[in-house]
Amino acid sequence: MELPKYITNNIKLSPQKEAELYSYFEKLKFKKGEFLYEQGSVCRSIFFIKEGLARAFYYSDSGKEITGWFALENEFITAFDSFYYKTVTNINCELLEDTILYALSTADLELLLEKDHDFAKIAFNILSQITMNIVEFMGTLKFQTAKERYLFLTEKHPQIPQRVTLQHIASYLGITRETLSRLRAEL
Amino acid sequence: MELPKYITNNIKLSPQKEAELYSYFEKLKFKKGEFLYEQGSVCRSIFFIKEGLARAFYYSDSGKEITGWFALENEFITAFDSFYYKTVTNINCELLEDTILYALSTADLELLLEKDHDFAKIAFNILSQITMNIVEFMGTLKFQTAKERYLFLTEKHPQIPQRVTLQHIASYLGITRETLSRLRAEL
DNA sequence: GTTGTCGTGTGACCTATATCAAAAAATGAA
DNA sequence: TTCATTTTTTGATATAGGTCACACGACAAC
Repeated sequence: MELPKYITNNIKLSPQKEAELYSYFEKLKFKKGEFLYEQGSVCRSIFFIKEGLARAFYYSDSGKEITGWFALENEFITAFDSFYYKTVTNINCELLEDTILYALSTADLELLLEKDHDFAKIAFNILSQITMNIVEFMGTLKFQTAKERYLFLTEKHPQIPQRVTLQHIASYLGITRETLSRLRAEL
Repeated sequence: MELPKYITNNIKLSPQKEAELYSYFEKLKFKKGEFLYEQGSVCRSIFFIKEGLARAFYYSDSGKEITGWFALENEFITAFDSFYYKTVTNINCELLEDTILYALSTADLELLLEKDHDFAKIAFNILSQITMNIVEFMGTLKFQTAKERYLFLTEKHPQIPQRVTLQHIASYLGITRETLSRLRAEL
């Protein structure tokens, strides 16, 4: 495997250390429709997507699926509070395509943090990216019209409307599929 | 100063190191209404609130204030993407009460990360808390009725409705003050 | 082929919430 | 205290978007 440069930036690892770092990541393959973690369980890994696409969502009180964010190639995804505190999550993470990813378990992250100063810095960078992805998707969601939010998404993440069904996009935007359908008809 | 135990958990620092750690934090006092950072500038610090209350918000295209999240005592707040990448932010952070806080600059955080393994672990814990605060406030905002969202907020963060004006709560919930006022009249 | 499933589109109707406007209440300064 | 400013409430009306119901097209399985 290879972590993107934004993670190892400024941190020079000897070949042995690099090999050791990568040995903590487990390569996994999933089929479209499978889950990385589900509500009611503890999310025990951080996932780095090599190929494919994941969606994090939860159910509202009224039972509707609400998509919180997506993660694409070269991005990390996890239920961070669950991962960190080892508590039960209420988030589900579904793969929307056949996906290849690298998983880093809580235990191994803790090892990385403890074992070596450079590894701890890398752990910090990984968490930075997770935070960034969440902040990114959170932005500009409230208080605009549905059309504005849709246009913002297509502009900022053009890949997503191409690879994700309209239902999931609608649930991310906080509107119904019907409204999204009508809204697209107007464009 | 003293950082909360959730930050220094499991990390034993000698008194000298602890003193060194705290020397990186600068104690600052702000008056109600002042800003920690503003859109169009780079956010150059992580702020740890000792006493007081801050609100992070941005302006929608139509010029409305949209509150993203709040930070109370013993919590951290920053515009993380701006802080980390040293880019211009579009977020404003306003103090809603007279506030005493400790600021850690980007440069000093980088120093902490580099200088010492234990300090790097502490930096990781700080970032964990920032992430947690954001994730926390993001949850359960889409696709519920305004009343459900308000009740969720009052239950999860009862301090906030007590200390924050209705306008700011409304802008956090993504509704107008009028709607929030009517909704409260019904309860 | 036929059938089933899944994603999307369209129509009719309804309700939650926005908007505009203006009156009360609360807060703070002189 | 009094006056000015800010915040909250209330009312009347308009609208974005929800709900329900059903039709259409694309695939996959048989």
